[in-house]
Amino acid sequence: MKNHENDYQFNIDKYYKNYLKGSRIFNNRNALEASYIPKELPHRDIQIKEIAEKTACALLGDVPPSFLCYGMTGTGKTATIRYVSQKLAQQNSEFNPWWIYINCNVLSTPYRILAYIYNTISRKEKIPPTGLPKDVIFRKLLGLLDNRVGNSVCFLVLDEIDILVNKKGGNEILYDLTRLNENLDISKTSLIGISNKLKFRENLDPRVLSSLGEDHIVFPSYDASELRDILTERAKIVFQDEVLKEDVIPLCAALAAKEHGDARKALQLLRKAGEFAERTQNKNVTTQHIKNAQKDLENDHIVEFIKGMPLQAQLVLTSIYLISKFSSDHIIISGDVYDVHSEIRGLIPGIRQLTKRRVSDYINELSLAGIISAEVKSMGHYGRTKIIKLDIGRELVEKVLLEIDKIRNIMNHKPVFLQTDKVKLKNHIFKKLI
DNA sequence: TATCCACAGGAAATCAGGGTGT
DNA sequence: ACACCCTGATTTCCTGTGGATA
Repeated sequence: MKNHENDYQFNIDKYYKNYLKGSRIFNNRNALEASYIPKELPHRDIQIKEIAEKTACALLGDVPPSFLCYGMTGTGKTATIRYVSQKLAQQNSEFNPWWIYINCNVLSTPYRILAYIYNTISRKEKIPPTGLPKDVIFRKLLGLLDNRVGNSVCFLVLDEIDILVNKKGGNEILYDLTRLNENLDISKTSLIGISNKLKFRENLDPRVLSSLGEDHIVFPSYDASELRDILTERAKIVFQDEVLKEDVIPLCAALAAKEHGDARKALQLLRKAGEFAERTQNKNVTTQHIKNAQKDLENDHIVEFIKGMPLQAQLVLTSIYLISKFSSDHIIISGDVYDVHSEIRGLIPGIRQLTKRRVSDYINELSLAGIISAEVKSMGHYGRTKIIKLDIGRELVEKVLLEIDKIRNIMNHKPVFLQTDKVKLKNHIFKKLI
């Protein structure tokens, strides 16, 4: 065992030495992080101007209007807001405004949002992560705002606000936040909502819509040439001189432009390509690196997503995988997925039986994530069901699932359920119907 | 043409687990 | 110890339904 290990031993000292000796690709890779705010935001002048106009009165201590920002992912909504807030802070007004940035995807409940707002403002007393009634926190928050924020303005930026709206209690908390001002004596608040879905307003409480939805700023998607500008600017900071081959940025921009002009994606692509070049000790980043990066990036997202799912969801995916693996001619339908799930969950200690209803929800989630596609179809006398297809390679699914401890051992379990005559017959009939 | 299967999927209830103040 | 709070996952209960079959 020991000798065997030595054959493959990784020489870490040598590796680091080589690394330091080798040609450098990055100059400042932090500039590719999502939190990085560039000095200039190309092609966002209109939006910057609009936001500046709306927020300027905060410098005089007046209440700015609440508004919404729309745009697809990677159109610079968050970056622009942060950029403007930075500039505003540099004006040294006597009413220096506060900015509280909330991502509703991370802080996903009314309680946590209130607690977060309170805790970022409060110096000493903190709200515990759970336990208190919401209205108590709300009242405490009002007192705190008047105390600490004084006669300044507090901007509450709610990123991914659509997620909040579609949850129970989401509209209530928004309503409460919109009318904070009515309950405040000297301080003022202003809401800024950020969303990538235009449709979410339909679910918005009319009372909230009237104050928040009146005004909105649209962030159009970038086209390829705009993306080129963004990438060129950023590359100057991120990479060493002369590292990028000249056709790299156009390709990167073109690929991202296909994806509704997602700048975030373009930047991720660039980083990944840089890392490829670095790892293989290349002097330059080439278009081939970009192409590799693209493949890798897609898989990364999927892998990350699957690993982050709850175990039960992973088991539902495992069920789908097993059906597709052990009877490749099998049509995957929701009922069978349920039965296979019931079977394999018995193999893992401590995993409880789910209802069909729940499994159905997990199937929908997998479908929403783009891992599978599920189409409801009526089979006439054989009832309604979902026809499920794996949308990503089975090898990839296998690779990820094998990395999950509790699932690894059942990856070769051939479901008994699939071998029953009843199921085989049904599958036979279904194949003719499709 | 009426029937009827095997689910879909919405709404509300329940449970357990993390807390609180009194 | 007690009554109560918030959340997330799940169950319970439910109504709806497209189209092959009798």
